[in-house]
Amino acid sequence: MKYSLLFPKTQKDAPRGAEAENHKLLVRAGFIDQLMAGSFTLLPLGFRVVEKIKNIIREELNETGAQEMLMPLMHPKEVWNETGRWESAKEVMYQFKKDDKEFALSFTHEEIVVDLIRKHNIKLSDFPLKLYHFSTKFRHELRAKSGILRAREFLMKDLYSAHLTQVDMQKYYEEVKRAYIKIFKRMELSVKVVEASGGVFTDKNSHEFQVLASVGEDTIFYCDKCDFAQNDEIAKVKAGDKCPTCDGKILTSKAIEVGNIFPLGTMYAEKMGALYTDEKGAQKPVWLASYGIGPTRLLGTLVEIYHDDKGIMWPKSISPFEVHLVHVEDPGTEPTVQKVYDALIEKGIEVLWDDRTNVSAGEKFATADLIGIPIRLVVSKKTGDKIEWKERSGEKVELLSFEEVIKRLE
RNA sequence: CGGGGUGUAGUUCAUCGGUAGAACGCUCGGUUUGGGACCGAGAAGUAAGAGGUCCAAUUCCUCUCACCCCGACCA
Repeated sequence: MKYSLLFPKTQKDAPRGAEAENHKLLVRAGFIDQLMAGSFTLLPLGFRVVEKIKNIIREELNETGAQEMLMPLMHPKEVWNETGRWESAKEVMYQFKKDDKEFALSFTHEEIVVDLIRKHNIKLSDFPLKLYHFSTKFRHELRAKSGILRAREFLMKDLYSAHLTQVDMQKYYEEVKRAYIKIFKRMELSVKVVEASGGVFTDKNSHEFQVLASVGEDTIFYCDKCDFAQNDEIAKVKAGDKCPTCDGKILTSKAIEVGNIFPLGTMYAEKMGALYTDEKGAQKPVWLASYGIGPTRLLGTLVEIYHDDKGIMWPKSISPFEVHLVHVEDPGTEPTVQKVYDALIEKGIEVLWDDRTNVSAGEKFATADLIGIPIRLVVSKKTGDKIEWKERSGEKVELLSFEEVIKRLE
């Protein structure tokens, strides 16, 4: 990709009033654009990052046997009335009427999934069912805040599993928990798996995946030695306590919730009549669990964790491009940089080439630092027939041959 | 929804009773290229909206709207 063709270009100023780092940097670097409070466009760069996040999630969920699909975002009132959530979740749900028919914009999909299950004549051998999709969620947050971290319209991956028994549900629940840990690890995020309440989803407790960060809105308590962690909404411990499960000490921190899993039970199936016939001919409700990850919230979280005063520093696995190619223009290097660019493309490497003319070297470097691609390659008079290699996260510059560059990238 | 803050050029801000100015960005011409270059020329604004006070309002007052922050609430 040539930078000259990329929309939009980076900008020096952060938006008026923006305080959150993810907000300032994602807007300045051209990853997102705000339409209104809590509503953002994913610009080409932001879209690329989110696609990479989605692919990591997709790979790990498919590994558990889950199948991807896509459900509608506009739902009839009737299906929500079946579980009573048209009323009980009114606060977060966008509801509207058109030609005397009432609808909701999706804030989750349990009802839709249970409707699918009951309609499709499921037999014992069909279980467990593991279905997911990536889609926009609409939630009427009382207050949108912190850039893209709390939006009213955002992207979510939601997975739903249906099981014959609680034991089977718990088994898959644990499997998804492990898959989530792997997903976040691949994005270089260290998460705490935290016990929390089920909110409007269930009266049972759930598990949240929390990234420690000062802009986070949740407060969690966790052990400095073992995996014990609780959200303060249900916490029975406080900072400084002795851990209830080991001899460690309880610490506290603000944290960003990037994922949440719910062992929902049979309530949805009972209310909606999603029943199966067991070996003895009895009608029984299926066990349901749901599992969410917010890719757009992850976009913001990653910036909160990975940035410095010059800009973003993307982890390799979700960077919009693998390398940022810069040339310091002079008549001798122009043909060379074109060759390097073509060769990188040829090797299948995702490269963003700042091909602008009439732009100083300093501006190109500043642009590269702001966008935050992990590796910067420079071709110039100074580098001669070599290529300069510099990592965004460090200061060291190395002169390598093209072959060495390719070797390192492969 | 309660409290606070901010709305002036594309963007970030200055001006604060006598109807607007800078920087960045943009356009044109030229010179530049290792850390957000330089020179020259130029385009760009019903000062968020409505009402009020005043000889006169971007400036003071009232209401509305929008955005940001704190709180309540929430995945």
